Amino acid sequence: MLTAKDIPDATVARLPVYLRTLNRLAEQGIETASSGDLAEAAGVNSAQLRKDLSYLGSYGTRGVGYDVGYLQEHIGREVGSSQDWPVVIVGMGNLGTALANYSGLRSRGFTVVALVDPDPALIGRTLDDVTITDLSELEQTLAVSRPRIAVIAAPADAAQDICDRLVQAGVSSILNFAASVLSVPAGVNVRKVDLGQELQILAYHEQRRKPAGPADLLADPGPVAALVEQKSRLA
Amino acid sequence: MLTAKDIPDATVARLPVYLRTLNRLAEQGIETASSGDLAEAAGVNSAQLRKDLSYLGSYGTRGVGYDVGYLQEHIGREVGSSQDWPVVIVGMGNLGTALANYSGLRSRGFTVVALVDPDPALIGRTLDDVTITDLSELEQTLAVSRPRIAVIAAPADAAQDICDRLVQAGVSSILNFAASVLSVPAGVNVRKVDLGQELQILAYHEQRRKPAGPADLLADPGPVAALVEQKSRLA
DNA sequence: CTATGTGAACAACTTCACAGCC
DNA sequence: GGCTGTGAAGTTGTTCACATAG
Repeated sequence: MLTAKDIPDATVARLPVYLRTLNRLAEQGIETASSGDLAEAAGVNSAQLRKDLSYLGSYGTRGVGYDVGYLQEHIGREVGSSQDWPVVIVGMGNLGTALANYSGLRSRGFTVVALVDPDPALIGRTLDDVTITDLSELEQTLAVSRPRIAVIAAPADAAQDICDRLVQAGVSSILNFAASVLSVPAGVNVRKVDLGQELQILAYHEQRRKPAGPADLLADPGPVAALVEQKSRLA
Repeated sequence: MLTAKDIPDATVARLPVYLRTLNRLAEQGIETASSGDLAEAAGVNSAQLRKDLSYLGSYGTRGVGYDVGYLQEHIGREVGSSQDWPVVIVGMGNLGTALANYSGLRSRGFTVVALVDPDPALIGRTLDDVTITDLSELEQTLAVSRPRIAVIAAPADAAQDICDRLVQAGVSSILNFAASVLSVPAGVNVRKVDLGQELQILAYHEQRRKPAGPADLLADPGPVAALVEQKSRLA
């Protein structure tokens, strides 16, 4: 293959972070940045950033650093934000609505092409030029726009059925906000985001703190803002 | 320390999944389950599940399996869902509202004690007995309920300032939905959820697919539902 | 003389495979 | 006989440290 070098999953998961960081620097008119600069802005170790970028090829200049615009362009292409990805959102409760309105989608190369919900009170409403259609007509809706990426923002008990139908309709990447494990055919990619789970992980660590005085952190201002323990996702 | 055995981060990240799985089995009246059963329901390898559980101690019976109720109880305690965690949500747009309404919070031991937003149109409104207060009065609001866990569902450019004030007010665990890297003092735990990032990771893989015929997945029904590639979070 | 790119050491996590117990 | 619990092997990811290029 021409492009598929085989970038580690962990690196792939960080590319969007780098891309956003570069976008921000570019907005500020910064044209060159060293691995140290970039790493700090992205919240990672500089050796890690260099190694990650090295998987994409050699795009830096020794003794100087990286060209922001060039790198931006290149990671963008790698991540696929050079092309436009149609996306369907299933479930238009508060969460689905929040996602549909999220400007970060458009700016990163995603276009919402379909909104689906079973609630008659919602069907027919329009959000940003996209009309909410009936879940029972999912297949017909997708036949038009043929998105390969779907977001499930529906209750857990409906998620598997929706997932099956999405896959049947040609969707091969799913972002699942429902609190359930989806089973899918090989070749379909699923990522799960579960708010309750995230909070429970925080609660676990919260519980393990040294049971010091009550106003612990207030009492000790600490060693000033340090980038620590920023946990993000694994691919 | 008495309890702090030091469970690997990767394991901690899976405990909530196991807990939910156990809850589901318990609801179905199932009282005993083998590591194989549990692993399948949770979408992980059975050896992994056994190793994970072994960090908590020996709670299974050889030749039999695990007692669902007992394990449920035990993981619950470990994860901290035996106690009630007060939580503040900052930012009451669609996303903040979705989170505030999410029933999964209450059921997993979290209570929303404060809702904060700078928009005068929202201040004073009530959601589920909690009144939205002005962001400018954040400190006073938190002085009453003193939550240690906060959710930031605000725009990226406001996130760092909000974060600083939360930490100052005694918050030590933050779930950040804003698309920005937060810098915090040592000892404060941050987890980030970024929808755009998740989609970009999916798009990356989507782009790398073998450029076969267009209706690829429709043409080939594939080797039937197999639990594959379910990516979840790293601690 | 500075900052990249990378082999090699290190650390974390996963899976295997089987001894040990019920 | 069946299933847990766990050392050991295997895999993946991170960090170090330095040769190398500009």
